[in-house]
Amino acid sequence: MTAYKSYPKFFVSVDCIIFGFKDGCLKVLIHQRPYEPGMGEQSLIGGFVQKNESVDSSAKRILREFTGLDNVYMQQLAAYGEVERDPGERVISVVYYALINVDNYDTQLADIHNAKWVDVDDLPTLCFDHNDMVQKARHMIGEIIKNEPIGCNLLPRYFTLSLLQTLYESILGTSIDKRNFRRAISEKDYIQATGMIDKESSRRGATLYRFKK
Amino acid sequence: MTAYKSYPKFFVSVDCIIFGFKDGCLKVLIHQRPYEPGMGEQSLIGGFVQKNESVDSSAKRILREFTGLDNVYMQQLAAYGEVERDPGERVISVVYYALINVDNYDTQLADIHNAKWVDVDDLPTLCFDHNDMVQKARHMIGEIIKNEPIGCNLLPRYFTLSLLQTLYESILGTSIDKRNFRRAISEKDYIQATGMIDKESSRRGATLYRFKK
DNA sequence: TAAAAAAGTGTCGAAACCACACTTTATGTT
DNA sequence: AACATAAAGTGTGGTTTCGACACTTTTTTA
Repeated sequence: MTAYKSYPKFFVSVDCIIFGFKDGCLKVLIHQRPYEPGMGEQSLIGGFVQKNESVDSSAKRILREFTGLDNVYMQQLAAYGEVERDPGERVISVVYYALINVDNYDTQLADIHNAKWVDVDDLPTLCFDHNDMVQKARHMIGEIIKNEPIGCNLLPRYFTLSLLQTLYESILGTSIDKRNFRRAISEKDYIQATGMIDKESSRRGATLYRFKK
Repeated sequence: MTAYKSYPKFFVSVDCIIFGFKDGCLKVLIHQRPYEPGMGEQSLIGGFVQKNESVDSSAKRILREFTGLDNVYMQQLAAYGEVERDPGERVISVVYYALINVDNYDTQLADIHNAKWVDVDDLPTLCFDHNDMVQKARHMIGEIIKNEPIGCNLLPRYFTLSLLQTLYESILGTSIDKRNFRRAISEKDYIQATGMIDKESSRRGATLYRFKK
């Protein structure tokens, strides 16, 4: 028998910061909270951990419920545990961030939940401590993208170097010199040119690249 | 009224990875679990979150109970939420790492709890997922010390450059060239020479340094 | 007084990083 | 048809950072 009986129990929620890259901007998927407290306020995508699922699985489930996506790049950010962070009842939240390709998610599911993309640099006031969470996650992916090719999760299968650069710029919040960027990227070995040319986004046409597996 | 009633609640624990620097090695404070499940097994310092404290406060309280220390460098590592991670009952654990000066903690308190220092490179098998937690925390402080002067939390007030280098080596698990190390450190501006000379640790005597505030 | 032990100190080459400007190519407009 | 526009694509040189590398100094102990 365990000796835990006398300890209190808590609601444990999961909040997901779902990043997407759209119109040259880093976006976050938010929706209106459908229940109290904070009903009608803008909120991250979230839900409660269930009895028979791990916290990680819970995050995956919630992501799937809102986007239809599985097998997504998703990492834990932190646990938020202030006593009064949720004004209704005490809830401890474990926060995840996910990077998704905005061409793939299920827009019908998103509509059902009133989910919409907002620019990460122009975030509305979100409920509770959700703005803090987004800032922290944004900083985190900025650190990670300097070393790891996580951009593959945000971009379409084929992309131009200009688009890739725009992605880096919008994540890092800086502008990057085009030649330096291209040199740095070509020294890594995770992207490769396909023979294809994209004629949509420029008059001249640009080589399409893809991430290697 | 909130709509949370139907959701399950969980025990939430805090585990603390308390790092210290002793005998030229990075150490972790562990003790024998005094209750089931896993009674008698080696365990990180931990406890349960209480009703009226935040998770952060809970970590501080637990650290204080085992070491007598307050105002310690302490950061959240992650939440661990596998369903079966604790074989007794479902417990979600939020893990913190702390860096303490081993000269300052309350050894009587530590004795009461059967706490002892073990070398982080020669860790016994700990209960549950505690070994994973330590590995992750160790990696984390390795990353952080490259950029931030967190060594100040582990060292005595005055220290020699050799001791500082040994600290870096034991955290990073590498050996570092003495001249390169001294150059790198002197380019930062967070330590300064005191006029004092330490005659204990070497025949010749070495300049004592301290961290600036 | 000789041996031992740790402190302390500088240089050079390689690699990474940053700033910087013009040509090419296709399209759309006049 | 030619001209304007818009984005693609491409190289160099200076600066800074990083890593490798060895000997002298100082004091204690045998």
